[in-house]
Amino acid sequence: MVRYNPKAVEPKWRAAWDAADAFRAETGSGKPKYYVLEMFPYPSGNLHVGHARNYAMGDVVARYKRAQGFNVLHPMGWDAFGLPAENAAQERGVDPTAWTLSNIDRMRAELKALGLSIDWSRELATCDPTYYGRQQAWFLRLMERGLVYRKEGLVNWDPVDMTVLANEQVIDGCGWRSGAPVERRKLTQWFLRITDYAEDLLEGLQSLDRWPDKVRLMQENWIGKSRGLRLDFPFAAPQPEPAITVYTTRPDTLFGASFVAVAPDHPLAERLAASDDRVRDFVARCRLGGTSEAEIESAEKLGWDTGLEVVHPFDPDMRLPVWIANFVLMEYGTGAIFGCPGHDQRDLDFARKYDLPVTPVVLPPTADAASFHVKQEAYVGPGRIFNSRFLDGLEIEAAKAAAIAEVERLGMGVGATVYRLRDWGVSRQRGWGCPIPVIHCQACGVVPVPEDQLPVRLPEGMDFSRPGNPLARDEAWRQVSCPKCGGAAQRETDTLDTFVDSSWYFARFANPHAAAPIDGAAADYWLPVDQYIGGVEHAVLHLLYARFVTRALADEGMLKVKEPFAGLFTQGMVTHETYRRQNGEWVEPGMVEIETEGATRRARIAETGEPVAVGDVEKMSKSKRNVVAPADIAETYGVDAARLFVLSDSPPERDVQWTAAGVEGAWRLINRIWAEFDALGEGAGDAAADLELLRGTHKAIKAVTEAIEGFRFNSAVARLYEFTSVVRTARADAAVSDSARRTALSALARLVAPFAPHLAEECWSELGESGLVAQAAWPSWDPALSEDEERTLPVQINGKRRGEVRAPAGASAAEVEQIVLGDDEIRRRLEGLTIRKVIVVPDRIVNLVAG
RNA sequence: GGGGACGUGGCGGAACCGGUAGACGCAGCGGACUUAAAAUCCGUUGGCCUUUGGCCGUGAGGGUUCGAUUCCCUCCGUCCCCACCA
Repeated sequence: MVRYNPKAVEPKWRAAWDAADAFRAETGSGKPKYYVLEMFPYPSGNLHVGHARNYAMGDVVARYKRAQGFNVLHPMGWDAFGLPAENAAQERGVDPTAWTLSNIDRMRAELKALGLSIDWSRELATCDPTYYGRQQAWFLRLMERGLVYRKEGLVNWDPVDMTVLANEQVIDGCGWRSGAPVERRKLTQWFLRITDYAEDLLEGLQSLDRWPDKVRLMQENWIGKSRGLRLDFPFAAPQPEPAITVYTTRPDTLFGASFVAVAPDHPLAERLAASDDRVRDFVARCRLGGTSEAEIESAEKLGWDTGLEVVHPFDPDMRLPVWIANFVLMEYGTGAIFGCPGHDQRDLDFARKYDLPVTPVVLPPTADAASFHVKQEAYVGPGRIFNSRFLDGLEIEAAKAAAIAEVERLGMGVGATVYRLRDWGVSRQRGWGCPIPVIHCQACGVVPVPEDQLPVRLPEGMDFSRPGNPLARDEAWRQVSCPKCGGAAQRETDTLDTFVDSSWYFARFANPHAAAPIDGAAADYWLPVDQYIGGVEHAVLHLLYARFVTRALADEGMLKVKEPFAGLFTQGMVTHETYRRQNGEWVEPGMVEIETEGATRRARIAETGEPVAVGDVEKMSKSKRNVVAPADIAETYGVDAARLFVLSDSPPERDVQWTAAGVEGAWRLINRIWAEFDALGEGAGDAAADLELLRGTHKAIKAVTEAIEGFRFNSAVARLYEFTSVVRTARADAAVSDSARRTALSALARLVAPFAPHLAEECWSELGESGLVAQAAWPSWDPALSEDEERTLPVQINGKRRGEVRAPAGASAAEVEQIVLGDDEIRRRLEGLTIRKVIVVPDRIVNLVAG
């Protein structure tokens, strides 16, 4: 027997695929198209097994669909702008372009070594001017459409990364990347009008039936649609403005209003602050508080009584005081609320602190109107309205409708839908990004860079030695003449958020060499992506932006689809145990030797024998040093073993724990499979044994096919183990004919191909098959052979298993009943009992109800 | 505070539409081969009992059903998302 040697076999087949150009996708072909895409990586320089799992999943789908006869597009690119390059530039003085491109070279080689069936002719990198230049082109077209605007406003400023963050990038009040507490700063920023598409983005979720419910729900919550009422509270005494406009989702509780409050950055508060130092101090104090979970939980309600009064819209005699309150947010609704302490906990906390009246207006179903009081907890449950004149007696929903109708009749407000979603701030004060292609001219204002002057390239040799934006201090780059008037002008120095780069790359893959940003015909052919695969951490950010940009480009006539990703799969991460020395230092798994003694495991450093503590299983990270590189595994077991293992054991959507024992298991399977192909040409042939092997083969084809279709790759691998055993047992125990074995092995090679493609090619060639298994058709199964002819049916008596009978497949209930009642064992069990009911589930189970 | 998911052997997990719970792998145990070890192969492995048989068992408790890991209710635990969003 020849031991399988991946180090020799694997490169040979990768060369064969290259020579045959086996994975090139031809746009337009007689075959149905299938576009499978994994979220493109950031070229950090290191490929770890987490990447390997992600791309292996996509590769299983790609290879399977190709075998099924689809014209498959499976491309790869690089999300190449981003902070790590700038950090490297700052720390080591390297050029970010050179650093990024060399990382790409290294990672491309590592990815290629995984044997992925990728069409490398379509490779793209977002830091390439041929890519970001096209991005600038469509950005300017969206600008013409009015989807791009500048505004001055409070922005989330990351003091460590020295840039602005989108709301989506602020997590618990800290920068998503730096983890530093975010500051609020006033800056003029570029925005994309994603809110124009709020309703469409929400509605579109309905059609995404091949997306995880979880992701759709997260996007739904993020868009955060709420129906309510926008209404005016006129000032009791004349003010520069006539009224305060508030937004509420509880118009039914209007008669419970006891104050009106505005946000500290509301125009009214700012006006008052301008003329009153005490107000200015109060507003400043409101801005101090952090936004972390703990701080919000314990944050004290702060209020400032302005002394102003407004009139209740339903009764000119009712006056409400106007407060400035720290818990009112300028960004949501109108930045002003009416407080109804009886039925809102925050309003109640505020009212108790500042001694404002609490009037309950919703009566719980079981409560009594005379005795019901709100104490320390606001009542937010169902009930009937009381203390509310014309609304009295109505249920909450009916009261909302009646109140809205009345406000509208009075002309004091209008029913309104509000979204939590805010416009997408895309300005970043960074050098390593796509320049925003506009020029600021004193005379002409903001002037778009003419299309024939695109791309606006980043300058060579940017100076990253100091923090801040190198573009802003590169005068040679910045000073230009105005395209309109020819006068002196300056380039915009902000660059685009990297999420803009990743919001359309899937469309560029349709034809990455086109002169236009998007080759319409190619995109119409390939889009939408049939199967998109990536981490759930992108559930709102990337996936929402991509859906928005796709819509905007569709409205611009550049795309035909509205939804970029028809199918989405969110895969889990690869985790690993962590190891620490006594002094707390993390130790790499490669240096650790594990010793098992009975049920206990001991870990120590292999070279020195120093014991190390085995810590938690965690996401692979450089800081904990628990990263495993595919290259190290390939050295010992080959990449097929690594691919096989990361897909086995755990369901793809869940995390999988990398273990040395697990890879060894996969390695054993590879050798077992190879051993079968290495033992051809034996066996004389026995009809019964041949038929059994044939049945095993068809069962396996069916099981593996269905598991792949259902994204249950772990189950698919389990079925491969099983089928391998079937083939081996048939050879060892029975006289199986050579032709029956060849049929089984031909199927096995093709079933293995999506998971361990190099092994499959070697097996295919050993069988003497012509061509590549990568281009062979997927095996099909015969339903007559994938099911047993005779079934063993368990027989239950009163729900307890009491025996079993054998019956032909598809036997009717009556036939099965006859068999069961004729069975000696069952008859013995039924002695002294009367059968009351017989339930037969054909081909499944029999249950006798007897007493 | 709001929303969601999950909980099955020593471990990762399987069980498709309510129909034999524990597939497959890891670890363990026993054996074969070997001078020996590794590798490989074969067998075995949920718990308990009075063991040709029986009882219990899918976080806990209840319910629906001939039948529940699966559906419903309550509780406990873990994880994820959102969050002073009116």
